[in-house]
Amino acid sequence: MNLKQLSKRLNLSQTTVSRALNGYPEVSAKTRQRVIEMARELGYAPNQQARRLATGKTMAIGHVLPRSPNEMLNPIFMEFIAGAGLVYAKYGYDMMISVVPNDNEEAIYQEIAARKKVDGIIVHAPRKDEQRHKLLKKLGIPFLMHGRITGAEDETSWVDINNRQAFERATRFLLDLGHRRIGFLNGNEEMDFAIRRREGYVNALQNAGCPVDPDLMHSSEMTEPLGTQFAINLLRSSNPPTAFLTSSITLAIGAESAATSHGLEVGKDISIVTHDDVISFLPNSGEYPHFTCIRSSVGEAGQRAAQLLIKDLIDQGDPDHRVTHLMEADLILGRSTGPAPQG
Amino acid sequence: MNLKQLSKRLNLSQTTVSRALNGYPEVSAKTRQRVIEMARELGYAPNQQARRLATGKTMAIGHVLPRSPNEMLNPIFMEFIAGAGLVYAKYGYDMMISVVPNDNEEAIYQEIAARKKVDGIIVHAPRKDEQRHKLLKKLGIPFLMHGRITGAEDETSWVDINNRQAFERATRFLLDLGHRRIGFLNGNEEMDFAIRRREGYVNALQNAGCPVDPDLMHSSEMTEPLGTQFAINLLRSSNPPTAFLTSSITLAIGAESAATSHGLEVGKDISIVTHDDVISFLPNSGEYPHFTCIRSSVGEAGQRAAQLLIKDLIDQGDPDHRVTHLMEADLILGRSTGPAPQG
DNA sequence: CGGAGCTTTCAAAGCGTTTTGAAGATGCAG
DNA sequence: CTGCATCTTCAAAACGCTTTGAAAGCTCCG
Repeated sequence: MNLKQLSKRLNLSQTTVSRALNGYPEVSAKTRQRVIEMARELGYAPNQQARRLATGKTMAIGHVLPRSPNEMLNPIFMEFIAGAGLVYAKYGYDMMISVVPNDNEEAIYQEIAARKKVDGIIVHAPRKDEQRHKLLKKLGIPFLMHGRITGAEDETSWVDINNRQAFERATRFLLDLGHRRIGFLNGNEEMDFAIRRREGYVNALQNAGCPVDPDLMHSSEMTEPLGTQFAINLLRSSNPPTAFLTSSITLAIGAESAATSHGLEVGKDISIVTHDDVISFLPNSGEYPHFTCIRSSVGEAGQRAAQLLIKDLIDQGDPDHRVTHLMEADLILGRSTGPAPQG
Repeated sequence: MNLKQLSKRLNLSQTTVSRALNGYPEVSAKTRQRVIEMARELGYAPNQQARRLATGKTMAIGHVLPRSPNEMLNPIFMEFIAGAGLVYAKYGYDMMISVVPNDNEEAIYQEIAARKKVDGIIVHAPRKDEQRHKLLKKLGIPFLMHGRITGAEDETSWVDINNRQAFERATRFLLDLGHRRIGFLNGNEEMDFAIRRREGYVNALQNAGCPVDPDLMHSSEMTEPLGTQFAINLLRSSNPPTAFLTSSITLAIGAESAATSHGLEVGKDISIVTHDDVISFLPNSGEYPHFTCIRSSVGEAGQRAAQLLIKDLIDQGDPDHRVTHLMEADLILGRSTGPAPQG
């Protein structure tokens, strides 16, 4: 069933049928009604490819997911994408995802641009020496970053959380409870967000006149076993921490299992504060959640990002327009923290 | 840069340029060379939408991800998709993902079909009373299921693991170690895969003449806290299990933390066997992995599924052709199992 | 009743490819 | 030099829609 056949059935021109279905005003109410009914009856919907070609709009947004060197796929991606997907559905956009080895991400962007596959792109996980935004700017595709690029905050559109402040606050919270040795299990510090988090941690320590011990700091992919491993190393050391600050729930679970296997009671003998991205299958909810956390839903960030990209960048059509959104993270008290034990 | 401009620059017709780029034989070698070079130089790649319209092929595969009632997003999806994505990239296919509320999945399929958005679809997570395959068959879209549909195994194409046998084997393994009370933490038994797993568990018990106690069986979303919760309930009961069989690594982590907090040493006082989908951020690898497991990579399943869908269903073009692939799961010995303690 | 001013409808041109059917070169035998 | 087969190349149609510019059908007033 295509437009031609449908209009023949209705004894109308393709123009009129098309306009009736797309809500143009120059169609009489009865005609529109008739068209809509017949279209529903025959299950007609315009061929997406033809429409794309005719309008020059693809109604699709692209996401490029690089697999990190160790084949690790970030669960945060998925949660973000799920959020964004809801907004895409709302506005009739499709979501196109490319999974690529980390090294030829650039080629993918080139191709997407040349073939005009999408109307906009969301760029994930900016790194330390981020370059993708330059390429995309050159290619002229509207794009929005999930996370800021240090040094280029004013050149791109982004949605981000206030990582530095959140981690500073969390660290201060632990300091206020009397903890002086706080193990820090961070994400991969090749990533921009992880750098900011470390800065927050270090700032809080320095402001409190607390020494900054590099031995207490760890940076790696955020997996549970790696969390366990580093936490165990620390607990076995001669001068173990009384608290952990972790960059993800998975790391926190790792730290907890390390502590427990060391015979420590979490929330009493040792405290844990974690960042909580609100990953759906790693819930940390309820009125009194398991982990004390700095919480900021990455699914919400995805929704926000999608909304801004579509409405403020694509629909606006101004290639120089910028839009940013900084999300604050709440510090939520859970059962994993308490005053530092008196040594 | 489009075909018209490119061919003008080359003093050739669009036909010839198109043929040169698409590898048709009726173009002289020198001409082809000249065309290819110029195309590269000018960064030309055919507009995807135009090509789709002209060829009638979208070169895209669709995935519909339903959010379950409690907003839970299955991490297994992501791993599967990542695997499939690699194969799509290899064959020049795009991956289109729709995130939808659980209830209007059907409408999405209708629309995808009517608008001709994709060449094929992969259907995730068949349920107990699965109906989607009937709709898709009616719509005439090539599709492949990730997981079988009980009672319709012969009507659809699918890629699946031998769930029943794997869980039977795992249970027998625990029985052989002397365990008689085995707690079973299963996934949501609205799902086909979970039903098969329970059958495997029950079969093994019955074959061994071991009583089947419904109190030992639990079915829920596969999250860590739910695993902890049910494991704790069991351990507190008057007749606690000496082993757990779990349907996912997250449930196993939950069970482990429950056991540990009960003062039990995993692998000695209590055994845990889990299914391991090989989720990248929940690694359970190494020569002597943390959990004894039945392992089957869902990422590999994704690759397989993509390959079969493209090569055997779409390329073949025969709507009645069926293809299936059953993956066996290895039972891998880890550190979480040991002989049943003598009571 | 004629025509201005609306409303409603239409035929045809585009969007950028691929593909069809035909024509223009080229080569070689006669 | 002609004629025929073989390579190359081409102009134009097709894909299914949206959109432009024009025409047809009304209404209403002088």
